[in-house]
Amino acid sequence: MSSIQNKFSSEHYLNNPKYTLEQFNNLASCVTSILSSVDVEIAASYQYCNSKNKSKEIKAFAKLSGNNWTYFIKTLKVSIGRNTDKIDDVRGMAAFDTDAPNITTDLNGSTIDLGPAKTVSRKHGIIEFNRETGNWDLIITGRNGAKLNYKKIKTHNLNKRIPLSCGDVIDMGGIQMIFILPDQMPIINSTCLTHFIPKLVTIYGLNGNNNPLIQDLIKESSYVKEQIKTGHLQNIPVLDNILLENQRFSPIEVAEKITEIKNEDDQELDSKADETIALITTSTDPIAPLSPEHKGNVLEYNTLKRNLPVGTDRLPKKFQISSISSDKQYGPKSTQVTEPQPIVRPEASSLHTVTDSNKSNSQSFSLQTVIPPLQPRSESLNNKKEIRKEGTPSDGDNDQTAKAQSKAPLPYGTLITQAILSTEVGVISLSDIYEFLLKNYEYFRITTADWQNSVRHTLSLNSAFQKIPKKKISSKGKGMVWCIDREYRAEFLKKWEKGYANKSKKNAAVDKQLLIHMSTHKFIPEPYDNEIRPHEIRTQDMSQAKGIADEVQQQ
DNA sequence: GACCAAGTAAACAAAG
DNA sequence: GCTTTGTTTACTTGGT
Ligand SMILES: [Mg+2]
Repeated sequence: MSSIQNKFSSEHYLNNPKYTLEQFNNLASCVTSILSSVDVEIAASYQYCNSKNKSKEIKAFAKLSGNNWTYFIKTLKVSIGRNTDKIDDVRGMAAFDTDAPNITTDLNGSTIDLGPAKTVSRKHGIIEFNRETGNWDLIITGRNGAKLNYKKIKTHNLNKRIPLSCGDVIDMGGIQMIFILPDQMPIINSTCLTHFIPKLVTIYGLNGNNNPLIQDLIKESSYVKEQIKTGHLQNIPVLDNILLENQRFSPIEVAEKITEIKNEDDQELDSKADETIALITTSTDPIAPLSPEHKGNVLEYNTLKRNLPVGTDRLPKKFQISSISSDKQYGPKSTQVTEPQPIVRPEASSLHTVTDSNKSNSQSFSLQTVIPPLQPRSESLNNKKEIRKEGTPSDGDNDQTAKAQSKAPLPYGTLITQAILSTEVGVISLSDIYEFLLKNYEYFRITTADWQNSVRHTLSLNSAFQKIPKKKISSKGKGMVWCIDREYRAEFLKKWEKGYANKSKKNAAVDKQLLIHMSTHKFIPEPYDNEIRPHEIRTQDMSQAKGIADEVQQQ
């Protein structure tokens, strides 16, 4: 089951000759256009607005794009954070000129301003080139939460280096950004894809922007399969055509082969220090549909290859420092024309070599390994008492500007009760609770908090919630579901009849919702009978519980 | 300060 | 071997 899910990544389409680099790039462009952001306009979307990127060719090490802005990374280190508290401060300024070389050689690098979004820390994170690994690393320094490819970066990984890959999606306080290296195929992570597919379908249609790669990803997605199953999508002629055209390759089948090939390639790369640098070429419309010939004028990478002296790549730190400090190490080995420096070792001088063919510059780095700045105590200015905006479930977005809210809109007990009562039978699986919350409350969609943990914690701890085996009516009846505890329900109804359910003190969060339900439905669904259940084992001590369970079994 | 409800973080384990 | 689901403990916060 889950193994299929994991193969659902653009990576597994990588070496299929059927798909072109352009298609991968186009996928990345489409994904970029649907990245989520916050409601307020952020400085970056003004300063690095896509429509202002007039230039055809921009020389950069890498780029970081939000849904409507693109920042070209021309320094070895880029800080990301909230530098602006009022967008007007930024509006008054001229947008940054992406054409300018803008090379910063000092260790502070440059900054991307995600302000005034309050969900972003002042120093939220850093993207920095790692001289030892040749990678670009992400370092999260802020405490407002961040995700990499939809996975929360846990607090114990704060201030640690996390290697980035081309196509990775970073989330800082609800602002998603995609990281792109010029010489590499962007690989969209599988988790990301499952999130993006519905939106891709909505925006670009089932023919996936006329991009066969996207079409296949859509076709293989559990989202579309589910839509078909539930009848929301009865007929997909486009997909059928694709199926006919490409009978030879099922993406899943191809996946198998590709992983093998990929492994081989990796090894090869290790020994062969052959690196590339690229000029990033932009077009005015980065997501124009691909023409049938797949000649999309998408963002395009013109890569120039060049051989590096073997083995200078992963040398011990000390050696590397001395080697870098001598400019010659990087001087073109051969006498080829305007040869840019390999991207793996981005250096100010290299960019200069590109721009003005005489290298000069010197400047270079002081070569101590760059240590991420210490976290200077995050801002605790705004969190005195937070009044949570209440929300009611049902349709769409009930949750108003839940922006920088640090707490769920309602107590978890209330929310879970809502989820349970939203079903006909008053029984719901954990994953459906998640879906309910995501569907009905924006907070859960944008937060980086580990709210699923809180949900599970609440379910476990709160005696109002009871776990019962899923009924095996519909064949696939494994697992457990949650409902309102029998006794709890009975107690509540007693109170209700006597008219004092409303002033219950102990589990007000749950009762509050039960009360609402009573007023509208006049009843609370009772958990169905789950036959032969060994009397509740609710022991703190699990070893003891096990003992009892064993006894029961022996009977 | 004691107490409580609620929430966060995380360790751990069983199930799938 | 991985993710999901569930249980539990420790600790924090805000309110009474
Ligand atoms: Mg419970």
